[in-house]
Amino acid sequence: MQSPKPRSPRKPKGQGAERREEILDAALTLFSQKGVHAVSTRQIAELAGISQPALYAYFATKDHIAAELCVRAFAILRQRMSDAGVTCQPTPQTFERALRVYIDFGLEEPNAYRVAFMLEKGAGFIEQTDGRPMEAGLDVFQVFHEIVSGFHAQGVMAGDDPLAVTQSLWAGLHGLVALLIARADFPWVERETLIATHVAMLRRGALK
Amino acid sequence: MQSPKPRSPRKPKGQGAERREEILDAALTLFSQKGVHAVSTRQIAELAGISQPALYAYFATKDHIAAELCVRAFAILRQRMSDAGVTCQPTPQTFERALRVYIDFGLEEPNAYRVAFMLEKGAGFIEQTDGRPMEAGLDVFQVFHEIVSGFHAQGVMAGDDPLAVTQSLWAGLHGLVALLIARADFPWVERETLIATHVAMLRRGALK
DNA sequence: CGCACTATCGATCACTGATAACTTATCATC
DNA sequence: GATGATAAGTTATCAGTGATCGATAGTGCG
Repeated sequence: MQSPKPRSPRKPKGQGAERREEILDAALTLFSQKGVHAVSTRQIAELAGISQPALYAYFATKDHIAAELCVRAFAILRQRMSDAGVTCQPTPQTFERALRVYIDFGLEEPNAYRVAFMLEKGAGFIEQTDGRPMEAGLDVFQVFHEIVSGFHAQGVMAGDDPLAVTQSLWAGLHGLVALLIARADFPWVERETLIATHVAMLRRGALK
Repeated sequence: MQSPKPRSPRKPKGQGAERREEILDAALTLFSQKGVHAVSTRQIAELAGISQPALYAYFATKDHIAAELCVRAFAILRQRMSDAGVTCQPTPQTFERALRVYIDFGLEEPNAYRVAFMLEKGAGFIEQTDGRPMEAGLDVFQVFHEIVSGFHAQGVMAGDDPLAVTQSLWAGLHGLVALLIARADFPWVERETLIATHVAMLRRGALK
């Protein structure tokens, strides 16, 4: 009976940080396909080529995996917003383009966006991950606020409280992205038409 | 040893539809406190005073409980929007007031709003519940669209696609409500200032 | 060789949503 | 009152989940 236990093939190829990346790759693939909640740690582990408990050598919880992906996605958004803001002449066209950077990101990375801004609280996500996705989101907001403030300095913004206008604009952008993500099967008008209408509406409402 | 089995106290008080309401009350309470995802069927059953499997005599799945709450929330919002729309003269003031009806509902009934508009998809929620929350949401949107169309008929709306403008306005409203609910600890400006700024921005963007 | 350390695994825990089979309360009918 | 049918609730159980624990294979070093 003491057969030499046909040991499952160990896969020690991942040395140090490589395994971590493999796990993140597997998780991102699965999250994108099925949504964060519908993916189990065993599925992630299988795709990564390791056992399920091995995940916990690299991430404290499943939420931490999602949080890591989220933070990385937001770094991308922050960079894009920053790039769009630097070369930003205070014209209505550049204003609309800055708004579109945000919308495009949300629609391109719906999972990251969901994790950052649409996940229910109380589910322990924000808390368990030390609010790191939240901080990453705040970074993006800060960049956005600087862009809006640039327009405000030129005297072209409506309203006299630039922070309030920034938050209001952000809310306006978030609403469109969040609804398009969460209610994708709603009978929306053609997407480009809707985005153009929305961006134009926000521009008219925010600029003099 | 064949002690007469200290039978757990049966609780047959719920006759027919009463139990259903008790379950919904318990579920709404728990969902509000901890979020839909963090509440288990056993917790709902305990608060409702029945065993966990007894839930399934009234609801096919846990998602169906949330769906029922969702539909009811939509019905309340629909009624309020309808009431506000009937007496609506096409002035900027009444326009802003109509927008505030939506925002006020969301902030007064954050739990209902969360269940209605902020539940995560991908967990099979909309699908498993035969799209009933979706239909209820369409009802609300229809009322909102009629109000906006009323303004459009007066020739005071910007843009030439009233449906696109309606969807855009809805997105703008949803964004503010959703963010105020989901990120209550964000460093927002004073709430009334933010709402006033937002409503004014949407009004300027939507009306000529 | 022997030792320590790291990376990994099998087994397992408490809990989840859901189902099956059984028991009990109620009620119309004899 | 006794009877069978039905509705309602129960216990017991299932497969699957996230997470933990102790044991072990592999590696580097003396």
